[in-house]
Amino acid sequence: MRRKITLKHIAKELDISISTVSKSLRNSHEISQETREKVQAFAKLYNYKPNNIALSLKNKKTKTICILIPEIIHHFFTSVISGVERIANEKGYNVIICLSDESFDKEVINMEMLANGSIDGFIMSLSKETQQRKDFHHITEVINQGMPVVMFDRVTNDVLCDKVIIDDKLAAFNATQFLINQGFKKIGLISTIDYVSVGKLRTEGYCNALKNSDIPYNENLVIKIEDTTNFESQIIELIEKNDLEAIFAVNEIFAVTAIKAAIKLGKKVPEDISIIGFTDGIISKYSSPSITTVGQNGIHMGEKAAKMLIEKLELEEDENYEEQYRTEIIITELVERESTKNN
Amino acid sequence: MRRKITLKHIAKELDISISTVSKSLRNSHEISQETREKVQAFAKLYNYKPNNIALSLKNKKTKTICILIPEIIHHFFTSVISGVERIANEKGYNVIICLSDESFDKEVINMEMLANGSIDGFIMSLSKETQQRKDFHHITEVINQGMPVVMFDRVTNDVLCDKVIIDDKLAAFNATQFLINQGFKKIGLISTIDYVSVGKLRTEGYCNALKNSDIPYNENLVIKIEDTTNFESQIIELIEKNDLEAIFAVNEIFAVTAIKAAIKLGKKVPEDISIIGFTDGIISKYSSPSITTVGQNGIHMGEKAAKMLIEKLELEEDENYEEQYRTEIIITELVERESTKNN
DNA sequence: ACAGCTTTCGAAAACGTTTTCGTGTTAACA
DNA sequence: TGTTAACACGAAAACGTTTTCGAAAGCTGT
Repeated sequence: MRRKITLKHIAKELDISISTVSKSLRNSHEISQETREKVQAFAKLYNYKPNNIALSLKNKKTKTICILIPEIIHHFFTSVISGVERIANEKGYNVIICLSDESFDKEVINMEMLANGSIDGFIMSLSKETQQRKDFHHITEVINQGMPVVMFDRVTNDVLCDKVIIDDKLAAFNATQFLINQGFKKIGLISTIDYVSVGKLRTEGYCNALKNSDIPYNENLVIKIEDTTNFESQIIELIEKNDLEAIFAVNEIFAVTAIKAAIKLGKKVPEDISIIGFTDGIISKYSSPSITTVGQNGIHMGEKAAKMLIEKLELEEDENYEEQYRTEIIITELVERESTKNN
Repeated sequence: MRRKITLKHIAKELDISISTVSKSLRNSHEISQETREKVQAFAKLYNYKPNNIALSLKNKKTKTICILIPEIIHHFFTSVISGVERIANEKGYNVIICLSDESFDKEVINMEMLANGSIDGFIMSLSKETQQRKDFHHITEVINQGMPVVMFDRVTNDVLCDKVIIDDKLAAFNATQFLINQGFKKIGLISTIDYVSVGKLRTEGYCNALKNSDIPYNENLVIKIEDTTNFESQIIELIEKNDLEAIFAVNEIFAVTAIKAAIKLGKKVPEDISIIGFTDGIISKYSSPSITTVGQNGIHMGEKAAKMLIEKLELEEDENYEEQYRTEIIITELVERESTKNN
């Protein structure tokens, strides 16, 4: 087991100085053709590769970015990761993925751990707990130290930084409007508790669409799910008691569970009840019937976030660039499938 | 924007040497109580955190491991990631996730890039292309340089290292046997092309089960899917032409597509045809009907792999430990759901 | 008063790079 | 022959740590 070879080894072996070796490998004209070739041949023979850590220390940058997300199980997040990964690799950056598990503490620990030189910047989506506590000191801290942060999807106005989001309110409005256009009035909403920012916004969009069509808001048609492990019974009850014509669910799991609930109640989808979900993931695609849903375009979101971050990183080189934060809005689209009727 | 503070800054500010600062922060008894307190107070005030890169360079280890997988979309891989993450964080390691996109080249590039000091070890699953080419020089290279590698799921006998696998052949045997026990004889198989090691093994398990029950192997009942983007028609044809009673599919997507195909043919699952899949992911769970499947216990697999890798890393400290490779087999279980009849 | 010990601290090396700034040799030129 | 310029290379600093070793100062005991 031969250990990794370093400049020092090469220098000793060829009986020249470390500087000469370094310069030869970078093809400096300071070094004679002859020496350069000798060194390069030797380096190739022993498969020399510069040590990344040493380079990072010297250059004060690691060419690594971190994407910090609440959960990896959600297909939406994995698609964002794919987008980030693609752009990052293209530009010569590594991606390190960290999970907060929806926990405030894990989010803080992860950020503090990595902020000390390990990475050049963050792309992140807030954990539920962080959104609930509204405590963002760990993020502002990192930003104050000069490390760029790009937030996506679950963001907050309390932190000044680049952001990539969708217009949740508009997307929900459009989805609900789609159902209204089909003549439905008894439209249920399956949402999350309000401190999850996107849940709140999507609920608002639903309300706005109703108001826009002069359909009175009926709180009985709305459930906000807290316990995400066992909620099918709540949905069954919702459908049964109110004899719903349609449902708008703020995520995939809620939507697919609504389908299962409807089937259990002997209802056919979409003949008896139409269902629209949020997030165009595998569940929506492979469900039977497949689910009409709001596509967030996670890949695009990840790509955009990565581009913004890397741009900021490269811009930082410039001493006199002016700090300026942008918020990009990614266009959503309604992906029509089998869980709603054709217009 | 104050930059990160270093030992040097503290030293200068307090007019003492860098060594004294370092020792004070590590509470060395070499330093007087008074000085220690002064330094620690100052460090706390300015929120000093040691620079990870410098530590990595000094200690020649990064406390970071890489999990290199073909795709992040597959639920199985994300569950493995979760397992790895959990154990790694517990032991103070960071996890960096890299994707090969099933491409040999990306696998090689990723490994070469990270092997130069960025990480302490790899946990990996082979890309399809790598399995096809049977070229593993990049892996043996890394191992020869003294970096531990743990392979999981898609492994190869051509590389000597720790491995975590399931008994694919046995699991497939059991799944097929389950169908045979229900009295079915016309059992179809939806598999992948043979160079994907697990596809091949699962096919063998299927064959063995048939042989074991004296059911002749009929190649018409078997399809091996190459193009993973558009294969539903193949499955429809398979079911229709052979009037199948049951299907064993070697992954989730194949299984759920088989269900859709059956429904399109007017067949009911499981009344008219039973279906068993492989991998207990969200698709199987949320499909209608939900899918009976072979649970690989990805989380457990990830945990095991991480434990093996970290153990090796810590053992390496010891100069005179003897190299020894293990292969751990994770127990699978058949998760019975709605796509098969009750016994 | 002096040897020897303890306490407290700093200098320097080391990890592996890159880069700046010499410096010595040689060749060319007046 | 003496001056200068070009060429080829090396020493050293720097990035931010930790750690070994040495040294100064103060104290104890005889």
